[in-house]
Amino acid sequence: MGRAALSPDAVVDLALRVVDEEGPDALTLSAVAGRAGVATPSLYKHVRSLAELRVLVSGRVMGELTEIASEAVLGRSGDEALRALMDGWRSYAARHPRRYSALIQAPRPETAEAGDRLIGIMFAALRAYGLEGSAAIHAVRCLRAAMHGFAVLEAAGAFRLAEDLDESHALLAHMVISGLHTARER
Amino acid sequence: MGRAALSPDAVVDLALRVVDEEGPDALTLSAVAGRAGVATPSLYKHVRSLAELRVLVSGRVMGELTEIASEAVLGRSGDEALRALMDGWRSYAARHPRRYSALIQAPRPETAEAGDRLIGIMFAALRAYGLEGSAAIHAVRCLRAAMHGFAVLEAAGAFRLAEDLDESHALLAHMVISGLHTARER
DNA sequence: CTGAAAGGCTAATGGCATTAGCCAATGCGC
DNA sequence: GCGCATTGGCTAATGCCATTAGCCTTTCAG
Repeated sequence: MGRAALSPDAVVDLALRVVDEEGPDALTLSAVAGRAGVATPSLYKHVRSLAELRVLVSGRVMGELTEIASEAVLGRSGDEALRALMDGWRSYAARHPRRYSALIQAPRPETAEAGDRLIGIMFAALRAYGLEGSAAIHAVRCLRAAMHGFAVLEAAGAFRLAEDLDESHALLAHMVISGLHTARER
Repeated sequence: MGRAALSPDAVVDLALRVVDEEGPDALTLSAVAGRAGVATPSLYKHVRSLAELRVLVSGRVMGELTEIASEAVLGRSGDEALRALMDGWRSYAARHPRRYSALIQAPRPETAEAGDRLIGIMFAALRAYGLEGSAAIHAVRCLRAAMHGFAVLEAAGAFRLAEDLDESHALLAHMVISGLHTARER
């Protein structure tokens, strides 16, 4: 084996740095190669294409989000778990806005496993509400939509007014929670 | 003036067609030029750059969304108005998923006016709840997050299970509404 | 009828992804 | 210690795209 200064993981590390510092649109093979101190075509020894690199980056971000989410839910249940999950999610996105923007929504086989774990955590966070079958699925979808919507907008800087974002987010959590508590008699 | 076969608006029309048929990533000056039956550089007589074209496309989409939203709210109030707004929003995004994905979140001066009108409609939809000052702003943010999150995920095909999406969306609306009704005593 | 501007064109430049094919170092099996 | 396959780097070449420069024709205002 030649000297392994680089590896697929190392390439993804560098890619994440590019994303964090210059935004997702600046994620380019030549930018990564520049940071690696290597000629662009050399990256193809570690990564199949730019498209694949994007998927790998997205997978890494999903993994980080999964870690945050599972810590948030651990040892909590019910409203408390849900609030912690939502807060953790939001704070990750706020701390790493460009990274969050690099998340790929469209389902891809390569990130399916990471995505499923994330969804699994949401199900777990909702366990205390005793939702059966379809009801749990609808609830997870709504939770996902709420968290993702808020995160995307905040990351993009779309909330321009001075009002406290923590308070806005607390209201969002309240909506989800109160909606779940009153979902039966709809 | 030379024969005006093309115009900025016409270019945006063609761009929208490209987006609808091939997705936002396929929006390229040369693709638009191809459809216009014109050489790529000729487009620069109508549009400053690809970046500007994207902004124009986004503005057009915002305009369409504004129209849908204002129709939905017209003549309704309270829960009914809110549900109609959310349904209209979702159905636009579902009908034109790629177009919806071409919406630019980051605030830009060029689309500020269109964006403000859209926000204005959300405020109007919430009028019946009697929210004062900051409370209204937090509510609009949450409404936006919920609608946008659901729309993005649905447009990206991120909801993969067979469960009825109408029902999921109805639950989301229920969350927003019930959260608003119980927001005082938080 | 004239001339200026509008709107099209071709040519040229430079960034980027990707492919092909070359070469050096490395470390495994002997 | 040693040969050699593999690994991982390199350069060269291709092709697509955005963008700029500079030209030419058509059209319309006066």
